[in-house]
Amino acid sequence: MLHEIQPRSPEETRNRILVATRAIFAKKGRRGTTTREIAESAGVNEATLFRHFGSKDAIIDAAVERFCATGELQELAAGLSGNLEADLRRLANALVERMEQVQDLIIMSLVEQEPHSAVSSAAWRAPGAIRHIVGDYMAKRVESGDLQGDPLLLARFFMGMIFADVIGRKKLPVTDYNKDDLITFQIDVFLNGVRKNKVHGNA
Amino acid sequence: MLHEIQPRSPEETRNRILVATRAIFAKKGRRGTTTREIAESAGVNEATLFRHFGSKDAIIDAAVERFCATGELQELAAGLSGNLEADLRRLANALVERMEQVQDLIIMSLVEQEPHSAVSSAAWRAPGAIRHIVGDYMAKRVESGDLQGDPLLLARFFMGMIFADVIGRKKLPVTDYNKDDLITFQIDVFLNGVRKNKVHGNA
DNA sequence: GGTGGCTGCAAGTAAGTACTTGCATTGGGG
DNA sequence: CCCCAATGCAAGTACTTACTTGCAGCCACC
Repeated sequence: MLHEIQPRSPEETRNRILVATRAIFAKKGRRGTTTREIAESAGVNEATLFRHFGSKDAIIDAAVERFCATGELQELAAGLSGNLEADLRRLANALVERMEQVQDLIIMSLVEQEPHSAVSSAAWRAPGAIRHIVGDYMAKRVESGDLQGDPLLLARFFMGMIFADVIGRKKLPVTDYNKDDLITFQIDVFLNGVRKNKVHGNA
Repeated sequence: MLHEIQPRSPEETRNRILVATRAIFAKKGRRGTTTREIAESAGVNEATLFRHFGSKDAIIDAAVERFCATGELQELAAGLSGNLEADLRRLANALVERMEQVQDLIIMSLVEQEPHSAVSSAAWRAPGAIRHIVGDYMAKRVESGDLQGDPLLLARFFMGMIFADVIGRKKLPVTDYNKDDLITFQIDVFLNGVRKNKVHGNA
């Protein structure tokens, strides 16, 4: 009989499973993610899931690990050297873009609290590294006299501001303003708040 | 035979169920909350749950509704009239306290996305109302010339700042600083960033 | 041309879950 | 004193879920 098998490489199969799992897990959480739905969405038989990963939890962990790669911020931070405002804007844009890409996973990681899950550690490894990068930049600017305060707190504040903005746009939306307006406003306040030699805003 | 029944009023039974449900739901989410565990935790037979509420979803909705009461910020805002910094500090403290009390429900509401659930609307009704209160205060201060900018954006920024702080303390903890230090820092930055007639910080 | 790895398929198992039902027990209010 | 509402208890139903198993077809590679 026709078995309708489109032969795929094992790596492609594996990847299809991880992509499908990430989407479902981000929407329904760990307990809400069923192996049946993963299999359907990936266009793969359910038994294949277990042959590849062994258990449902292993699939989810692998998917989160797969989509929480931490690169691409490092080189951005290294390339910064313009004026303070331009740098912060580039940083903010990069952070917003990244947080929007993985915001579903970030939110899920807020919920996961069992130590067994690799989600918490995997999902928060990236933010930790990013805070370090941002903190280093702030430290340089404090040292050069552009900013004041503890670089760690500055980085924390800056990232928290972006985080709240991304989440807020999703849950408590603001009409009358678009995304860029909001980011611009936040950066202005931050700059005005932490800059050492301030210029008065538009009176 | 001894049936070990400690007779309770129906209202007390109902309340025990809601308290237990709130705790379990906050930890495990909707799907992770089982009627069996609710019954055990409430010290009540499982059948009693359904006799009172009819369905598991109804129990959870009632519990969220029960613990998302929105009062007690209104009168606080009405009583504010001191100087700007003191007012913002009182506002911030009240917001922090409230967010800490219901942060588990807030996080869960970030995850809930099915329209059937009353959780999203119930959990975000309070923040919406609070933002309105804070926005009114900001508007008064803008009008009186103490602050500059759109009151709505100011309120959004202020609340997002607190929100990120509470979440951040939980997930990306900062050693070297305690809770009050962090809040003080945030208010300072905010004030410096949005005040119209600024005073230079400690050089 | 065969062989072995990857896969689909169908059926099944064991456990958990929401929810129901019938009955016994209790305490309080008439 | 007695009746009734509220509850406990035990058993059961129908469904879902994670995970397994045995078999058969396909493809690549030797």
